[in-house]
Amino acid sequence: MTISEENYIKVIYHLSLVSPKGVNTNAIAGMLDTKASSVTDMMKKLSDKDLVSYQKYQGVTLTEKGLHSAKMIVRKHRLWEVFLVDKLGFSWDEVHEIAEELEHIKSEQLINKLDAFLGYPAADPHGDPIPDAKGVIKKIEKQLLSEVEINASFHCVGVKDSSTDFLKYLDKQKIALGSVVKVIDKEDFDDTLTVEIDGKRLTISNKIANNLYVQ
Amino acid sequence: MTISEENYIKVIYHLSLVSPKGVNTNAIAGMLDTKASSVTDMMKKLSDKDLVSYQKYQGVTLTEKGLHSAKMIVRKHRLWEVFLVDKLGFSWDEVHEIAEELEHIKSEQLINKLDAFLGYPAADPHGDPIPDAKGVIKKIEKQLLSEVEINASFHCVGVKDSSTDFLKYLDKQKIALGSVVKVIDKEDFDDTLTVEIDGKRLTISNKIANNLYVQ
DNA sequence: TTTTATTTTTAGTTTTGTCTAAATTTAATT
DNA sequence: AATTAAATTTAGACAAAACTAAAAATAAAA
Ligand SMILES: [Mn+2]
Ligand SMILES: [Mn+2]
Ligand SMILES: [Mn+2]
Ligand SMILES: [Mn+2]
Repeated sequence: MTISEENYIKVIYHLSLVSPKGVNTNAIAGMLDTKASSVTDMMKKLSDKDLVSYQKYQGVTLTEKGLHSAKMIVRKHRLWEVFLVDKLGFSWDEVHEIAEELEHIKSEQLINKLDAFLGYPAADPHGDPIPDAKGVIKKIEKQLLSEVEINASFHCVGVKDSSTDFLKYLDKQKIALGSVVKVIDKEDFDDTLTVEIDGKRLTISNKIANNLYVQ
Repeated sequence: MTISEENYIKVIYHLSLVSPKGVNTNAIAGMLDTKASSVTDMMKKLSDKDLVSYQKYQGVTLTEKGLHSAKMIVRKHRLWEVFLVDKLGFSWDEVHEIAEELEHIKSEQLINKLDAFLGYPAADPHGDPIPDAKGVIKKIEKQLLSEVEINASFHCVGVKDSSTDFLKYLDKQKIALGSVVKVIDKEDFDDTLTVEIDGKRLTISNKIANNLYVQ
């Protein structure tokens, strides 16, 4: 499998979680910053290799084989992110790009040894679960902060949007995974929240609350 | 710079250490397991990018810029090898292939943080020196075991040949970097050595002694 | 110094992954 | 149901990196 093929498979995997019936050509092109015609070409190749099932105009889904490959790439991506943050001291907004390259290093032994070295982490620095060596993903129980009842206490377990901008906003507000959050009040008009994070009171827009997972 | 370009630059660097006047097309082809005609094509491209100076039929040398790039690739290769051995527990004969891929990950910050994490090692698992962030290589004093006087004590500091076969032979004989070696006797006929390694007596062919560096 | 052998380069293809522009299919609107 | 719009695919082209076969240059041998 080439790096390009792996990038396609991974994108199809992520899009499948949202649209399991089939992923559109255009959606894939958008994620990979390429053109729809290039996607069509690649779908034929991946279909020949039995990694996706594809009928033209109908979108694609991953085959068993493709799904497993995708999970292994995601596993590598997330384990490398843990390494970069926990061992090398990168901050959580700096690691995605580098992991995007590291995820393509081809050695099962490497990734399993890395997993052990890191202490078999369950989640990456953004709270996303790490598939085990067999591809099994332990689902992490979580709710969006925007959908949680008032006056209960939670702690942050992940982010939905892991863009640099959002992560840096969270850093600025001293919100990190593990922070304790209590929703004090919700504004009816625009769903703005008043919250207490690690004891400190804060006002948070719905857009923020909608991208923060708590448990 | 593409992965392929980087592999060429690195090979030219290694060959330059032996033939500094200019590296042949065929030698490069041999190292990269490709054809001479492919090398010629690539030399034109690298020359256009001012990484090598090339006149046809006359061989190539690295430019200032090419030399620096080469050292950075070697730096990455060797640091990753240290990581694989020291942190992940790979043995020294397993790491070359994986480092061959890892050396192409493009992030200066990554490699400098890795360097710090590893404690700024001076040499890789095979005793080869690691260029610093500026490309400076501290030369390691060393002699081949085959060229050392009799009855003096040394310790192993590196291997010339780092093929799996040779490294596994050394493992079998319990010879590692750091081992204390004393040459007891040298056979006139074929230069076979009788040595004491960490106190244990051993007979060693000239081919072996010719690939083991001591200090 | 010719002749022969070796090395290196050129010319012409191939494969992978991309692109643009045009054609086709499906979806959405009148 | 017919028309328009949007999404998708085809056709044809290109750049990167490789190959084979043939030509040219250099080195070695007679
Ligand atoms: Mn990637
Ligand atoms: Mn992540
Ligand atoms: Mn390499
Ligand atoms: Mn090495």
